Amino acid sequence: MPLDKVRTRFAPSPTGYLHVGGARTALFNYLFARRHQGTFVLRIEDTDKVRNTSEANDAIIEGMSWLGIKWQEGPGVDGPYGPYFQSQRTEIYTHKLSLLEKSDRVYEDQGAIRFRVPQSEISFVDRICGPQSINLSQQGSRAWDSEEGKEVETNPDFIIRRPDGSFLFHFVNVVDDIEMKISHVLRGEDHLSNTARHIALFEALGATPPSFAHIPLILNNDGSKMSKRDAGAGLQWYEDEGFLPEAVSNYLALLGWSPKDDREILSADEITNLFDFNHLNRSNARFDLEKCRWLNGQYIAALPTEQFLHLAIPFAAGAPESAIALTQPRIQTFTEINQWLAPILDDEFPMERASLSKVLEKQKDASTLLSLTEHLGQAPNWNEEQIKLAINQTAEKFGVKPGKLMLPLRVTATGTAQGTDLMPTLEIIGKETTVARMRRRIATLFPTD
RNA sequence: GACCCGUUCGUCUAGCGGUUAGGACUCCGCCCUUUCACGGCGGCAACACGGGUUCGAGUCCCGUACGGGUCGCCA
Repeated sequence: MPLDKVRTRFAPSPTGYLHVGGARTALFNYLFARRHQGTFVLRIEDTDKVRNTSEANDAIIEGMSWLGIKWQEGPGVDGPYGPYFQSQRTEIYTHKLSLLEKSDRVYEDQGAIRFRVPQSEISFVDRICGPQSINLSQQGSRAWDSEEGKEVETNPDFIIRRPDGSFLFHFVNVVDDIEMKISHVLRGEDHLSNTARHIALFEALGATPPSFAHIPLILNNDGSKMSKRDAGAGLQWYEDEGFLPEAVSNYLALLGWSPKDDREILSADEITNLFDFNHLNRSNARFDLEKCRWLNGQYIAALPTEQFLHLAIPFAAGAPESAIALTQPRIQTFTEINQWLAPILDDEFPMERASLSKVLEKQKDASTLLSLTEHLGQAPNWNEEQIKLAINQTAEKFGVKPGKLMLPLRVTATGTAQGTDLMPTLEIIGKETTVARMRRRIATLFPTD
């Protein structure tokens, strides 16, 4: 049953790149709005002139676009409540501030303007964390000085405007949520402690607060807080590494949300249809890059060949399409293509130690392999059928099973025991090159023969 | 330090008073494959701890421990 006029928003500040936690928050807001035929708004909270960068702004917009998160209102998409950059909304904030001045909810302190917090208990029910109750005038009157390692007295009335006239997060965030008619606020749990302040502002401004839902955070694999340095913390990394946005989006959704059954590979539409608060978790999740890669591999394998090639070619400089196609069932990310391609394309690909010893376990001397090379060299046509024939003839001659020859053939022709499907691989390498490579590697393997 | 949130296999999770505690990633074994990969089958592996409540507790309550968050003229 659709809720009435659901409006959600993602409100990042352009101070760094878009990290996975933010991307997930955006995704959840987007999914929730779609689930209820609502509107998803992107609002850029660029009130901190010192820290904002246009690169960070671009990273947010590009990152969300790449992930497939579409906003119905926001940068580049006009709506009834714009502009959607807070730096362009000063008049609105000034007007709202005058309202608070009239009702004596604010006062000046050393050029800054402080909001008078209520003396009473502020209660609200978080859709994920449950009932909350806090008295700002008491709780906010003490702060922790981490350098001194002790508590210090502080003014619970928080500042909403700097002496230079610029406004601060709590105030602009609430004003915009009111003005943009936001109905549900889904954000990181790091904001749970801010919510009482926000509710106080909503009420001071005569507005009904929206529903709040604070989602648990994403941690590193070792449980530490995910920071900018960590690989995979920024969304751009996934695009660079050759992840598919659908897979990343799917993985992100699974962090803190679940369909409550055993499904894991779900389309955006499937997730949308199931997305609701009671499917959201309460505990922090650690980011598991291995599983994200696995999921990406699943998505890559499911791609139609045409589309796979289209996406893969930029990652495989100059390689023939036939060779690229062989990698599809093997890669988890597109950047892995080259390590599968190298044994096919590189005549000098060095034999791996492990592969080498596997051959020597099966072959006492060079005779069988030389004979195989001979048979291959005599093949009238270079195709799968003829290659198999050459293998079978050699096997018969030496009284061994054809299967026994596969690994030595693979290693001498490509240099590695783990590679792409052998017959098509040999076809791509070509007869002359295959034979030449085998001769050279056999000589290396059995130097005395 | 105060306040808040959390705690099921190593990781992501299902579970919502009675289950042989299920699935997935990783790892290992087997099968399939005349090779490799995919895939299939199987295995290892969890209810943080202590008290209650109850005929019965992973599930409810309290405490402890641990993890996370907040305490800015950042957002």
